[in-house]
Amino acid sequence: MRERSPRLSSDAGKRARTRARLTEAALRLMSERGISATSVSEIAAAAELANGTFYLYFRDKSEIVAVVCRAVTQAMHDDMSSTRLSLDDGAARVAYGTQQFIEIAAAEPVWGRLLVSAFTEFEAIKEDIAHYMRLDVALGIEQGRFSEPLDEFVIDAHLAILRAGVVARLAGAGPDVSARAAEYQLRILGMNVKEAKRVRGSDKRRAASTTTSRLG
Amino acid sequence: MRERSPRLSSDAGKRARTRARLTEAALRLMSERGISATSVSEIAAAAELANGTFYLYFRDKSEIVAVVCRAVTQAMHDDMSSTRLSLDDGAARVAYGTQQFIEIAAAEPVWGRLLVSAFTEFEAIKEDIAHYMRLDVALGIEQGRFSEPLDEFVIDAHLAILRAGVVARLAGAGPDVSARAAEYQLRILGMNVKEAKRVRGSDKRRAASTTTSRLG
DNA sequence: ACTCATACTGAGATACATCTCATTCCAAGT
DNA sequence: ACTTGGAATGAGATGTATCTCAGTATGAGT
Repeated sequence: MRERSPRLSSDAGKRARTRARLTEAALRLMSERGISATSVSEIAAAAELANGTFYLYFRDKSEIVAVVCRAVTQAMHDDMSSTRLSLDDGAARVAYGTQQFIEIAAAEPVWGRLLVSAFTEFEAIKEDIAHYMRLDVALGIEQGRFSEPLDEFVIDAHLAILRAGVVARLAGAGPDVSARAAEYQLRILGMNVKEAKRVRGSDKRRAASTTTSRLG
Repeated sequence: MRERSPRLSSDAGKRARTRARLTEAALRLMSERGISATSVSEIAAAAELANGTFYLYFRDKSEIVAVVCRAVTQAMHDDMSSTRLSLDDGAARVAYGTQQFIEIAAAEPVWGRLLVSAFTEFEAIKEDIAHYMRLDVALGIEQGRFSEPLDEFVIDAHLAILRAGVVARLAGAGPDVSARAAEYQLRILGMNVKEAKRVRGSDKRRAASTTTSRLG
């Protein structure tokens, strides 16, 4: 019973802080030079910890990769979920989700670059993103907004367009890229050109959370 | 002057054969386990040569990667170029190129898997593929078949769809995937659903070159 | 038989990467 | 002052990759 008080809580605080140092260092490095090109020793060094300390917090490299990638996608979804869910039209949700995803990636390039890397080096992340896509596309279909049925390849195509949008935006393309990516997705779903342009709207700009590159 | 005759030619023949053994081993291994996961020693061993022999034929690993990837894309284009160029309609060329690319990748999975790997591990290959896409899309635009102008992001989106198609097909999806990938590209270019379906046609099946997995 | 160019060999230098573990540090509790 | 236990250390065991190079094998030409 004695472990309950200051001791444990202060230790737990320290543990959490050290762990955060590691994940933050990992995020920065993996974003800069790619996931597989980042070594455990580099992460530990960047966090000003000895090599071995890393293994007190993560079983191995793949574990921290998963943790960091998941935290980033989670943060991005949190950033956009309330507005996205306030939209009644499934097509509008699809468009908003994609535009916002790309714009957040551009505003927080550390997140964006990590995710681009994760698309090939931690493929599980795709499923996290696809999950929301499926919901929005299904809603749009139910509402009769799309002619294309929902299946795996449609989602693959959506993910591919999303990724291409993030890459282009990070490479310096203007904000029109996110609107176009959304428009292309709607066209793939069978919506005509004019309606797709209308739905993706003029400019759903990032209502940016002020937190810069910090993960919850 | 004496070096001209049988001597040099027979030596050159041997050199060429050894080099081919290396590229064939490289193609097979890199296709199976990915480009970066294949080591130079594995390639040499698979070609039944000593490690060091590799370096008598290629400066380093990146050189053989470029050679093999380029050879595969070249072979695929050769396979489809005559039919593709016989089509007058730019939209039909776009659709045919994509369907054929995906179907060849499915029929020669060794090529297909290598290219999927190359898309992320030897990015230069994208430009080789994009080159032909640009020509076909430009032709279609000139003919007034598309409403979307030609720019880099349209090509990025096309490459993304193409890649997704190959991946899906190799993962076991049916031949409808290649037709759908082509259809999605046409929709992205602004063509309406009905016309896109008409253009991509019923079934432009692979007129398969009988050579199995051999590169010129 | 001998020469000589070329092909080929394979052990080893070098460089990192992952992960372990015997040890040391440190701060709270008595 | 002393105990105690989690946090942190960092040298090293192990594995694997790239690339080199001194030396060997082969076989055509003389």
